[in-house]
Amino acid sequence: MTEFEQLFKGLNIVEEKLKEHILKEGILQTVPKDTFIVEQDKYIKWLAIVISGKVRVWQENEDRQILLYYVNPIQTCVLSLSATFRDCKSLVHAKTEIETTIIKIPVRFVSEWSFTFKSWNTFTTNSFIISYEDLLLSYKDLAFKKINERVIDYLRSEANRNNSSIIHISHQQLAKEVGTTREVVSKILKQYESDRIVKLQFKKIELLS
Amino acid sequence: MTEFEQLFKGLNIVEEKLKEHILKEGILQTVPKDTFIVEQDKYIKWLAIVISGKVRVWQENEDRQILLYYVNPIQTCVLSLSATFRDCKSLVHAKTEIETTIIKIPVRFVSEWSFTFKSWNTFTTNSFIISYEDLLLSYKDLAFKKINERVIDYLRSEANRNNSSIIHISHQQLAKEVGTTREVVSKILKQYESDRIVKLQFKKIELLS
DNA sequence: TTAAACTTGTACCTTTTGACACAAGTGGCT
DNA sequence: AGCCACTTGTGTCAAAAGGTACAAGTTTAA
Repeated sequence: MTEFEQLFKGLNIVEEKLKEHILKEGILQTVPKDTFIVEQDKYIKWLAIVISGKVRVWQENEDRQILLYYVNPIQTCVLSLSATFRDCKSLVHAKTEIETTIIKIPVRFVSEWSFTFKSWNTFTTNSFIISYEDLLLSYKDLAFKKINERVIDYLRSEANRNNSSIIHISHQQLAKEVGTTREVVSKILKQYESDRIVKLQFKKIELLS
Repeated sequence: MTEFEQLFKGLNIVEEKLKEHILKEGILQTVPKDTFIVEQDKYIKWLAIVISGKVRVWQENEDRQILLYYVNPIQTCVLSLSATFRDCKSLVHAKTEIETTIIKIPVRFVSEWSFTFKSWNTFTTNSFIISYEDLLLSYKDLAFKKINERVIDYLRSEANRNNSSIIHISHQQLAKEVGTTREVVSKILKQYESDRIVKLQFKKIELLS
């Protein structure tokens, strides 16, 4: 199955006309690890749909970062879609975490097709809904949860995402994900370890419960 | 001009067929002050578009709240639209702050029309975009700004919204808006007062700069 | 006009989070 | 083995934020 066929299948695209458009306008691209797909405050010219690989989306300040979400193949394949409907700057950064294959659609078609083709409309709408709800949950967590909870939540969701109770990450990186500092993370992890909730190894965190 | 005509004008609805649908399915309602439009964890059956008045949208925990946004007449007229495309529970609360006139559309039409009528499509899409970007900015503020900054930001945006440098609000209410406690707000405001940035009166805060 | 309810100001203390500093551990690499 | 860069552990301190308590001011309404 070609990447385009995977895309059609993943998004339930049945309209032949739309398939033709996508084949004509979409650009298949394999991007190496650690490449920026979108940069904060830069203009967005493409909508990138991830076919395989993994993309990290975050916001940053001068000195601090906070993870927004990861973009995984097909099922969660929207990258700051909101920015594509208007000619505006990206509010986020997005970078590949591993080698990633994407299909890029020029932004002007994204909104055009969303009115012309039912399946594209469903795709864009659903993407918005999911992203919005996701963000709403993150917002609530940020507002109401303490950092130690957010750390363990992060670890659990990573474990889930990778289907493994071992998370390979340094304390520094973890600190960036949840928007705090390395020392705070080290202390929180030590606490969880003494509570037998995690086991710590070099650049490895194992979830015990 | 009737409320429906205001709606058509505000959303640039030109399709006669869509106007007919809205007149047929939409319900005009005037809601008194302090009435819930949407409740967290309850199912959403209607999309409410504000014609006049003011609606506050927030999230809450057991003991704490945090403001998400206000819904003002027409120009910002979307209420948790994301929830209307699927039969799902609301993640937020929404309550009128003053007497408010709304037009309610049953949720099943909201997504249906968004594919049938260009102007409705634009309306729903734009609502998503604006809400999403808004939330993203709030998220960033929450992640990176200290509470005293968020307090002054809140005051400035209120001043803007109401076109007045005097904000009528109690410290307790202000604390709820920004997700903290009354004492913290009192101390922050006193600090800003001694810095000649605000002037405090009973249930009134005047912005000086 | 007086009591009750609510609002504001603050002192004191605790907890949470962050900053700095440094020791110790780990994993290559030569 | 020895060196280097990076990672982890932790103690100390400071700042930010929250909790408790109470005094004093304001509004409302009986």
